[in-house]
Amino acid sequence: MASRAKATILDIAREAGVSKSTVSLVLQGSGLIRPETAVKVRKAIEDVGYVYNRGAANLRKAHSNVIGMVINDLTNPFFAELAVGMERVFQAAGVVPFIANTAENPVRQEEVLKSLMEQGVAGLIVSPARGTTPGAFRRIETAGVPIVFAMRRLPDSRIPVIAPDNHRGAVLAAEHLIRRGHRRLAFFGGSSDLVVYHERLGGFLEACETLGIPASDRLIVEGETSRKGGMACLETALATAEPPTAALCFNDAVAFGAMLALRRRKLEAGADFAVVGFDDVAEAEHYSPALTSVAVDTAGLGERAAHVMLKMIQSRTTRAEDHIGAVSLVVRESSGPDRNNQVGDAA
Amino acid sequence: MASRAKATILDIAREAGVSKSTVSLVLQGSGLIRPETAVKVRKAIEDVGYVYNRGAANLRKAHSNVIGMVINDLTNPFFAELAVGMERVFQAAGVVPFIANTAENPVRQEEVLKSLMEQGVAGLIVSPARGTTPGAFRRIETAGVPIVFAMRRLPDSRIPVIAPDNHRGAVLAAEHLIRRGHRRLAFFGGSSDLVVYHERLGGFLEACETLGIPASDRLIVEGETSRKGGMACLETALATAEPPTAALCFNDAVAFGAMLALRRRKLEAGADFAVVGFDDVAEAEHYSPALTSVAVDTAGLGERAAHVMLKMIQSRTTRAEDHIGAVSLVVRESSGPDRNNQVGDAA
DNA sequence: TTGATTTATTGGAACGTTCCATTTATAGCG
DNA sequence: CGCTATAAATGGAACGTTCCAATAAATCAA
Repeated sequence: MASRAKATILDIAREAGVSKSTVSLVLQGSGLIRPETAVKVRKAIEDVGYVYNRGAANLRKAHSNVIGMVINDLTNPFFAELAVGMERVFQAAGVVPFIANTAENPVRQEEVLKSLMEQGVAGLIVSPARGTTPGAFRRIETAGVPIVFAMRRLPDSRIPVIAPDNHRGAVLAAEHLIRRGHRRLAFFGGSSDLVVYHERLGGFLEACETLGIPASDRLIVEGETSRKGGMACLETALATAEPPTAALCFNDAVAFGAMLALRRRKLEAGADFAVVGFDDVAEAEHYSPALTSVAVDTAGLGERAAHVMLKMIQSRTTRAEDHIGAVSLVVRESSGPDRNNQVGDAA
Repeated sequence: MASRAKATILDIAREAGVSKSTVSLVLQGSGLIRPETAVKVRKAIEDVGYVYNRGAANLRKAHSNVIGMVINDLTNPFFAELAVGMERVFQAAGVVPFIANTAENPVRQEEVLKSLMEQGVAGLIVSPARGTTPGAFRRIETAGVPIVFAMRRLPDSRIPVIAPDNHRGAVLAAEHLIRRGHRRLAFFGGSSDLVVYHERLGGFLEACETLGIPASDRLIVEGETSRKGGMACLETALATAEPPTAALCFNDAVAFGAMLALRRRKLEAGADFAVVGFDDVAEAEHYSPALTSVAVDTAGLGERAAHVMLKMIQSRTTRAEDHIGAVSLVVRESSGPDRNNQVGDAA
């Protein structure tokens, strides 16, 4: 049953009594071969348990059908949702995306990119790891392989980016908190080596300026972008002389962490301290209390990124427009009014 | 800068003034070449922006360094944790795992497996999609590519399986509930087309038998293995004439759903209805109330699966022992005693 | 010195495909 | 019937590696 050596198109050719070229044509679904011949060949393929060798084919074709998705943290459901969005459109296009995880480690990322390139990918969709060096993608660019960044960007690179409107999202969220009467605001989590951090923090600060929250009433606490980081941020904030009454969090994981820390202190998010997240992962709606968050249409961004990639491959270009996705604030329970300073905007 | 056609070892050879064989040797880190020659070659490699063509190499070597991980639901954090465990050991072994998602769709799974095979993977770690047909892996087996199943198994296949002790986990959980005084128990979620379902349900039923819960006091509600499914299960259960007071859930997602449905009814998990989950995902500990769950050491199972795979590849076999991982019950807040039937075991 | 041994390097034949240029078979037409 | 036009099938030269067998250069033993 299991043939000793693996079968090649020559074995099929012999089995079916045709030439290897004919087999190749059948494999490619060419209309040039007589239907009955095709049937005969396909039967032979089945009989010998043939598996197509794409490596050999690519040697001639130089056009593979695999796309690499390099993701910095698979355990963050946010990125899993992104991946799912991309897969939907790739599947429809007959392209197989291979996902690789870098675990937020630039060295690992280097290895993963190298391996993907050696495999001959047609394109790369990357959410770069924190601390990626500016030149990390130069090799790939000069090799002419299209890249698009998803969600994150690098300080000054000309690689197209698909990302939500972080600035606007943060403005919306901060305005919401201020309208609810909060006057002492914090920004929790994230660190300044991420471009996204500056965008979100920038929106937060802009809203504060516009609506008259002085710098002395703003608290910025950097921290890990995880539950743990969020817990730490909250502790730090409450330990200050005049603690804030509300916080915009870098992302939902940080927000969940902050809410957990509140609960540990017997405080309730929403009633005692307002928390707003960013990304609106599926879990936000199901949390208790439900988390107010900036929705970024994650799967939609994934689809968009995939489309852009497909177009780049098709038109053999390495350039494309950036795409900034619309955002919206989803108000839930976690962002109640300041109890000492009630001012309308009660939704 | 970007050379027109992509560079090959011949270009490097010319650049460095050596033969292609020498370049090949350098690429493989052979000790046969003179150090200064190696340096010269490596410089040339850098200069021409060479990228190794693994497809061409595999044509001769027939031993690739990529392993495919086929996962049925990436958005379930449980599988992401599994993937992370595997990656740890593969990275150390210099192997690059490519992850592909089947979204619980056997057709998609077929495509993904085909593509991975064509890519010439050295092995496959698979968590099969629900509804996978028995013969789905025959082709791969006869091709001699090692497979290991992770977490899930197929009804009667001789492919090695790495999975937790589902039966024992369910026994532990059910015993716990019964000792807490519950007398009307339910099993929530999952469906009988999954082998895992029978294992977990079997453990539940066995514990009921042993500890004297009659069949009339047991309720089994099948359902989707998601939050949504869990919510539906709870509603169904509470609508019965004599509703249960506790439920063991097929997995944590179902448990989270059940808890959410309780909250919607202004009931509290733990106090009004006991809920136990399965898998103990990271979130379980941080939920409110914290979820009692069967811990399966997900990342550990991932590591084990990767090790088994590595060994199979090395020893060129397609056989290996099953590995059933130890489980333990982590008691938290969601599984309080039956309020009408208090009987010790208060931890 | 000569031959044997070791150390570095090299040419060439694979590997399994694709695709161009041909060849062969089939049909159409006057 | 011969001729052309069309359809179907084919051989062979790539593609970029690896690896064996062979060569060339350097070292050693006697």
